[in-house]
Amino acid sequence: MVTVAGPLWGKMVDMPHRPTINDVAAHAGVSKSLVSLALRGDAGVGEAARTRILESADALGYRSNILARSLRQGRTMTIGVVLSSLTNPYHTEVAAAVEEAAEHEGLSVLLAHGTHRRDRLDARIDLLLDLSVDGLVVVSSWIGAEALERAGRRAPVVMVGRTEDKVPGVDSVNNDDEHGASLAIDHFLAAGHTRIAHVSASSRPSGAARRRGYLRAMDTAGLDGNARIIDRSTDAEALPNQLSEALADGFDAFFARNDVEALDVMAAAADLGHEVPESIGVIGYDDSALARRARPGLTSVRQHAEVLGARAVELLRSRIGGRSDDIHDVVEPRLRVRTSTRSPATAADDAG
Amino acid sequence: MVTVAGPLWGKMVDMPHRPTINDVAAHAGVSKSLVSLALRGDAGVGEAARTRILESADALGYRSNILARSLRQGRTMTIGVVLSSLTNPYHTEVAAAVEEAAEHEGLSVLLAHGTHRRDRLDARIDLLLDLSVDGLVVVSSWIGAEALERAGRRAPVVMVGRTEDKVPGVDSVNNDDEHGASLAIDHFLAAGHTRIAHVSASSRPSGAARRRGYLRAMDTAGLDGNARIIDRSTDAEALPNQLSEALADGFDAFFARNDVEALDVMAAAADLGHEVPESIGVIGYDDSALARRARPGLTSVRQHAEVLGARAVELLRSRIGGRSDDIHDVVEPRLRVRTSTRSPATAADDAG
DNA sequence: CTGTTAGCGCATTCAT
DNA sequence: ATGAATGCGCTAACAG
Repeated sequence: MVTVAGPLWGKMVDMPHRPTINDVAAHAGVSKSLVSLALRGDAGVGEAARTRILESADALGYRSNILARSLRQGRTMTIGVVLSSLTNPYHTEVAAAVEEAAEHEGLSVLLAHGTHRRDRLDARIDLLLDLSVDGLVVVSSWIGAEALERAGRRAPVVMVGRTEDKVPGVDSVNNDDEHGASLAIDHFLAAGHTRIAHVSASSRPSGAARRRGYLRAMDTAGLDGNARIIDRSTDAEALPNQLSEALADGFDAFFARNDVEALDVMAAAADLGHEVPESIGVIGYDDSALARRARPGLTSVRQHAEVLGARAVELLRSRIGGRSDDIHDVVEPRLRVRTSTRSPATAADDAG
Repeated sequence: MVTVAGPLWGKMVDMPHRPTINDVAAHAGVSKSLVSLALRGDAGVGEAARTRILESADALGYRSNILARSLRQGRTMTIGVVLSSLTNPYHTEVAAAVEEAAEHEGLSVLLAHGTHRRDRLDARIDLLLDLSVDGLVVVSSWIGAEALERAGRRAPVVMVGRTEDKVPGVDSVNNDDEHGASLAIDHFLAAGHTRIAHVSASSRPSGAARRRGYLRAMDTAGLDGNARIIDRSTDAEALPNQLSEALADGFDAFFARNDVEALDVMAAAADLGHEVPESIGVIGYDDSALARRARPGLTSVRQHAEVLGARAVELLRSRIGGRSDDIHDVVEPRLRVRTSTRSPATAADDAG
């Protein structure tokens, strides 16, 4: 009746008693074992008993206690997704894709968000594992390899979008960042651009790979002398200055590490009075909702978040099914051309 | 050693055995009760035993099983957040704010995403409640009042951003949508606009309230004859046509239901060759990251996601602390003026 | 005071 | 179709 006054977070005792399997058993006049069997559709339950039990359960509003069941079974039919960002559409699109795929398998998804703080991310992973999720999808490159390896020993773990290091015991699904970057550069080249800069605020693995891809593509095109990287990692506010410097130096094409940064470039360019794509071209990465919504529409390297998410769930399933060798899947990115870049044809016309 | 081959999702048995309290007890040569007491810092544990136990726990890498503990205590130090959208920045900003506030209370946050499907949202709510979260924050107006009321009987529940109906037993935190709408309209009026349309794809409670606010403000200004609502609920693709019609009819100011729709308006306007803010003005709602990042910067009604999230956690805490009366908090919105609208001063200059 | 035993919380599962 | 055992940790009652 009265609520216990814990220091801050006490257990509430004034919540109505939740019916347990015992209540149902008593109500139906059978043993709780039989209730358990009946509720889970076991064949060896008499018709009469079955209906009586179902009615009782319904009448009492019984729902089995997941904690108790999970404790016993060591299985929850739930998978966890750990995110380091809720604000990057690409991350949330992957999460949504995982959820969609999981739903088809009859699995529920729990999300945990850890900001970019390693300690919090680690704590979230532990929380989900402690809750006995049947598998874990990690959409973050901020988590330490050790933490991932430890997690991988407790449950199947798939990391999405973490390139570079392969963590033993942990599967991964990635897009080919280097190749994706070269798609962007090649598109610029085809449109006649030669002064192509790369904009990146991050040296996270995927960012580093895209940068490598950029440098390699420039190199291949014989433009390595023209390469410039606009590094925003130290001061994100510096972009307008960095951009106007680059523009002054003749750069007219900007390949950004992701869509968010590409929009920053477009915004800064607009503030500087430059027209996209007439004056400069911009390409992003991820092809998230941001790219579709932007004006002009942002040309972007598509990572196929839906594919990545679905594949992650597949990997979890096969791992749960007993696979013991690690799988590292690579999904080929594709360029989604919109209007933030001149088309190759137009460039040819201009040139001709 | 061998993995059980369940139909699809079987229990993996090749995961290493996780040390239990019994293992620690055996290792330290004491009873498991003493281990429990020692680990939780109980005073009545001898110094010698305490250190031995802590060492053993450490050596074995023991972590208490949350499921077992929660089952026993009925408390998890975890709160759940249910979202119907991962793609609307406002929603995720509220979630992040809840997380931040929860962290200060020593609480972990689990997120669940249910799309806009009622059945899935309901299932997620049940899942979180089954996991014995200590409280639930619902950031969705798509959940039925009955489901919320039921949830409110199981655990403290706060809904954020759901206006209209007050659900008995459930607290709420809202911004004043009608007032927020009037802030937008008044800003347009001050800038000299009189042909102000409202763009909305939703008649969800908050959308309806903003619409009412719009109509009332127009009415107050004696412009009720000029009111027009561009309804996108039936066909989101129709916006370009609807917009060009409105423009043809002389409308030059558009108040959108939220930032996402405001950006749609800006994009469509750009496609139609209209300049913002020179040719038309646009105001959004939420003042999410989208508004900051847009170019021109989007003038938007600020909901204060951080405040809403923090307040939600406060309400949960006081409810857990024993409060039994419902609280419905209202946070006053404010207009964040950016460059998608002409300034009142400019308008005066134009007029003079 | 220090530490132990027994039993609980709830559902599943095995042997009867 | 059932009682007992099980999973793991917490806690009231009790013994040294």
